[in-house]
Amino acid sequence: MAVTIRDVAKAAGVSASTVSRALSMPDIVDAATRERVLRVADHLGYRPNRAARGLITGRTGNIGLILPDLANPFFPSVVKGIQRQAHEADYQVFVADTDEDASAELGLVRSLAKQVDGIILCSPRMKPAELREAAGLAPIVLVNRKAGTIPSVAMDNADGMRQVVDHLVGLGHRRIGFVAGPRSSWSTRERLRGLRAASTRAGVELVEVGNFAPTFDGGIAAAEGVLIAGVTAVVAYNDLVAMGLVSALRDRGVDVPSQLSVVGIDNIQMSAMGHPTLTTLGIPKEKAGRRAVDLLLHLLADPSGTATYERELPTELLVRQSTAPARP
Amino acid sequence: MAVTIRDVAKAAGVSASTVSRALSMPDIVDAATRERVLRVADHLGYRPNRAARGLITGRTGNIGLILPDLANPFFPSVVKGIQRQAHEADYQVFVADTDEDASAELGLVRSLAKQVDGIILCSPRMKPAELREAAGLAPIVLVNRKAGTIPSVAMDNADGMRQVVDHLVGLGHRRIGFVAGPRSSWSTRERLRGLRAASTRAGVELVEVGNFAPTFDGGIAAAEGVLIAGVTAVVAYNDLVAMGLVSALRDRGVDVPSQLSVVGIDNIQMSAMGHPTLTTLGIPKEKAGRRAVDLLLHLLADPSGTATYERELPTELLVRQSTAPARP
DNA sequence: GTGAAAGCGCTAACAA
DNA sequence: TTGTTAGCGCTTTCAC
Repeated sequence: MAVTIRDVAKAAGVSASTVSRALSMPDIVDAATRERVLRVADHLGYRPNRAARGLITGRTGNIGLILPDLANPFFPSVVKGIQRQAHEADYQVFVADTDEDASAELGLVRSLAKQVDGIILCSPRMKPAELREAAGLAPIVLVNRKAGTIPSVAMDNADGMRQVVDHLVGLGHRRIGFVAGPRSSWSTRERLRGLRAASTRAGVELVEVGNFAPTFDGGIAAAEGVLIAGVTAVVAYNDLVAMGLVSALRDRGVDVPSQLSVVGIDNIQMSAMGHPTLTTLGIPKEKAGRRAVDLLLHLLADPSGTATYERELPTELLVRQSTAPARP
Repeated sequence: MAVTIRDVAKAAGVSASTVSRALSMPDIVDAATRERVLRVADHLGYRPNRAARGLITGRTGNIGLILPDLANPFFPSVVKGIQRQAHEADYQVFVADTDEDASAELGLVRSLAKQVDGIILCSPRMKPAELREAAGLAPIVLVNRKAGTIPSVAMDNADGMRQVVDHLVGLGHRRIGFVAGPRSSWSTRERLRGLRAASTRAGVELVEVGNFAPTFDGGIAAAEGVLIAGVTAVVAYNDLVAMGLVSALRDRGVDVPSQLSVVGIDNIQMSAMGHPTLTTLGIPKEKAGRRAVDLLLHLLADPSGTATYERELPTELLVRQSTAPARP
């Protein structure tokens, strides 16, 4: 078996409690004793058993992360941010992927709830009522969604959409399409709302092309509708959709950006790799992850949890090759 | 506090042990009792505390996963496979990303070792001696690498490279370049070895263009060397490198595939999304993940661990747009 | 400042 | 088939 706290105690000539204290409350133990204990512990290669500690403290040192699809290139960066921040605070991260199955989310929360101190729900598909139940099972932080008083990290969709519209309007576009994601998606609604506000303010027309899967194939499927819409520029739900759209347009002989401008959202890695490179609204994904962890840790430290609302994360438009001046 | 096994016991009018048995060894308990217990447990919303269980059984129900970079599009599919298989066996997965820092890997193994039943090391950068130490700390399964007798999941590089060379030779190419990944990478060595064997057998020339980072930028950096090498086709270390290469070649006015054929490896999602779409050697990534879990669970069930070597995973060449007949 | 004792929630002998 | 007992490794009263 591994080396336990008692082994250390014996070797250091003290009691187990003293070892425990030397490790977790260093100041209340005599300096000399503490040093001896720490040296012995180190020498023996002692590692506290976190499960045992958790059993009594009620803290596991783990946080759970639930997301719809790891293979979606948006998430890895967020996960990275979460991991970095969590590890810094000496937390481990359980990752669970629901395979886009919204009904699996609540189940995962249930089964994870006891094994973690808190859960980060990334782009949850849950209904509000389920979300409320989830929040009752464990401390929860939402990413890419807001719901009631549950702490959340979200991007500033309104300002982001304003940037996008301003850019396109600056290029002379007067009729702009939006290829929406799933109707049930919070981001879809927020982005649509932002686009409407921005285009009204700018005095340009917004054409909703319809709802499509938030994937490359979704973008391909949207191509026909986009062409029919008679727009000179189109905003896609995300980069994946934008790329599918660009690809399908090319197959139909429509050149981007000379004949049609396309804007993505997310700034996923590959948006800068294709041809044309994609003009996209960048989101600080890793930062979002870090913030989610910060929020969660705050929540854990202060469960009374006075409203820990955060300012929305700023976005930044990256102008690349897929947008160009509107043809007269 | 949450509902414990004793709450269930009291409510069902039995002892805690009976509840425990009804849950984990259903057949040795009286059918009527079992049913009553299960109903009560369900009704009370009882969820066993796995940490407490682990404390006594020595099993945590967790497996650890360490990989160099979640943002590398190769990994998410592997992780998905691992998760699926793990969840099916009622295991949770701790994911840790080392940010490509090889020296962090062993540290992570150390800190994870006590919290998990076993660890899957994905494309480890560790030196053999470290790997041996790691294997001493916890049951370990390697992905994308072989080392001594440590169980591992790897693709069939020899056969894969043969497929690639045969394809190119069939197109009339007689002088083929290889853009290698990091020199220290096991995959680099294996792929190079496979390419050498296959090209010798096919009677064509293999030109090693040098070692580059396994990234899009690595591919960009390799472009000049590829052009100097005077080859008509080039095999890249992976898809990311291939895509960087294609992009840089286009910037220099070299068309793929009409002037130069390019082959990638991995079949990452985006390899099918660009223009040209990438001819690539497909690897069953998700299956690799599932297999890694299977291996690990076998290892846990039978720690005496008689050589659990697996057949290498078969690869499949996906012929797409980036390869074409050699110009005479 | 330190030790002894109790117990977190659970399972595994051992009895009955 | 079931209950009783002991204890996994650790922290935390409560004495001293």
